[in-house]
Amino acid sequence: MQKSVSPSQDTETTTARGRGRPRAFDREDALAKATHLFWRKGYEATSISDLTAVMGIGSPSLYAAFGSKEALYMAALGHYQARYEASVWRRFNSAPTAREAVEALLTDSAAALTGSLPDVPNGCMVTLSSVADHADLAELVRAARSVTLERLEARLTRAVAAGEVPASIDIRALARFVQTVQNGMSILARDGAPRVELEAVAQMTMAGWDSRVGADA
Amino acid sequence: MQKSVSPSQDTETTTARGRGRPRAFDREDALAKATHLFWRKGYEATSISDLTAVMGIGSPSLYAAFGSKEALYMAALGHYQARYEASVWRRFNSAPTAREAVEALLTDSAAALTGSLPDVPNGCMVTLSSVADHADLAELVRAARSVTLERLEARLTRAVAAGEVPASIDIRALARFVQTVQNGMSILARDGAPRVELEAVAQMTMAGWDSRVGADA
DNA sequence: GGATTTATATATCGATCGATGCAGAAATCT
DNA sequence: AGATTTCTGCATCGATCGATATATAAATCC
Repeated sequence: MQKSVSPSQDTETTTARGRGRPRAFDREDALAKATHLFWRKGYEATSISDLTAVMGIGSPSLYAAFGSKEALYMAALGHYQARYEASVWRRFNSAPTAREAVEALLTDSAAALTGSLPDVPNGCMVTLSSVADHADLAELVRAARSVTLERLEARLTRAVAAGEVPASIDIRALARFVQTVQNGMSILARDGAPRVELEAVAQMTMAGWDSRVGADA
Repeated sequence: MQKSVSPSQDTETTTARGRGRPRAFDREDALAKATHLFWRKGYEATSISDLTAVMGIGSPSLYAAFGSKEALYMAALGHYQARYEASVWRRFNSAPTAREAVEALLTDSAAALTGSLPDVPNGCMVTLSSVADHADLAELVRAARSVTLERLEARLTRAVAAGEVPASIDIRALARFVQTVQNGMSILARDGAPRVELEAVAQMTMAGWDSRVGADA
């Protein structure tokens, strides 16, 4: 099912020493610019002309380097996950308790979603992407979205094993709840809600943590 | 700034007795079908061909009846709000306490977003719409989204006045929190989360209500 | 019934969509 | 050096985009 095994096609991670004329642009840099454009405008609304304009290359170069618009979007998603999404999970992964992990996830999400870095669009590229009528992209994006739920469930399961959270708690529902809050923050961020308001949402979420985790519901 | 004052143009609410050849299709029915398509596919991804196909009319009829693709989308948004969105606020508006109002809103949203009615797409058309590069549509949609926040703030303000909620509570933040949960549920619904899971999210949200409203944060 | 008005059906408009063909330029190989 | 390989710039492909011109059909007005 792989696309190709030929050299210097498809993804080409390293700078692969080739034989012919060297590429005149930096692939990672061009991919970063394409990622930002897809992030801001979405898949459908972003045209090849838009992409070549911001990437500073011609369309034949784009197709030679990335294959197609869909393949470029997939590469952009990968770039996004590696470059931006990972930072949101750092403190989550190292937090000693599930409670602190969730609080870190939501707080760091609030910062990341509201453009704490310059030139970064608001909201999550994965959460807000709409690729409904491109089956393969839709599946990829949905898979990316499900990772959040899986990580939350895994962390909460650990917390139950550690005695932090009682076994009577519905892990799945609690993970869904946190995922829902994070998803909702993306929409607020896209609409221009400031960082402090998203952080307040994170605090509101955590303010109810004990009664949720303590109760039987 | 109004488009036109001529008879039988633009929106034409009632069935206005005209002079010439009568319209061969039902305007409301065609609008309902267009609404469902926009709802499922989004603005950009829906073409005039797609629309005329499901509406069962030719493109000249579409333009004569609705003006343009943008105008049709605006009409579809209006149809959506009148036909679907209103039902989600019914119990909210009649609930005796803010707590019951919010619980009703989230519970009824869970049902509405997961297609409790047949032929209805999952998720909220307003929340999930992406019309980034059509300034006028973007403004309209954002305004529609802000209504939720306003209603929540108004209801919570009333609750403070009634003594249900202490005045020390940050009304704005609490309203943002509820809005965030509702927004997030739309994304879960679009990805196929079943109704019971959204209802569990609503329960999780309400499970923390007392400690949120009781605390000072 | 004739004039007027409005809607429909067919065909198509210019613009843009995603994607390539081709010739020349710039590198490595022998 | 010449042969080979790869990338770039220009032009353009067929398809589809949103939107209309034109001619005919179906209603009311007089």
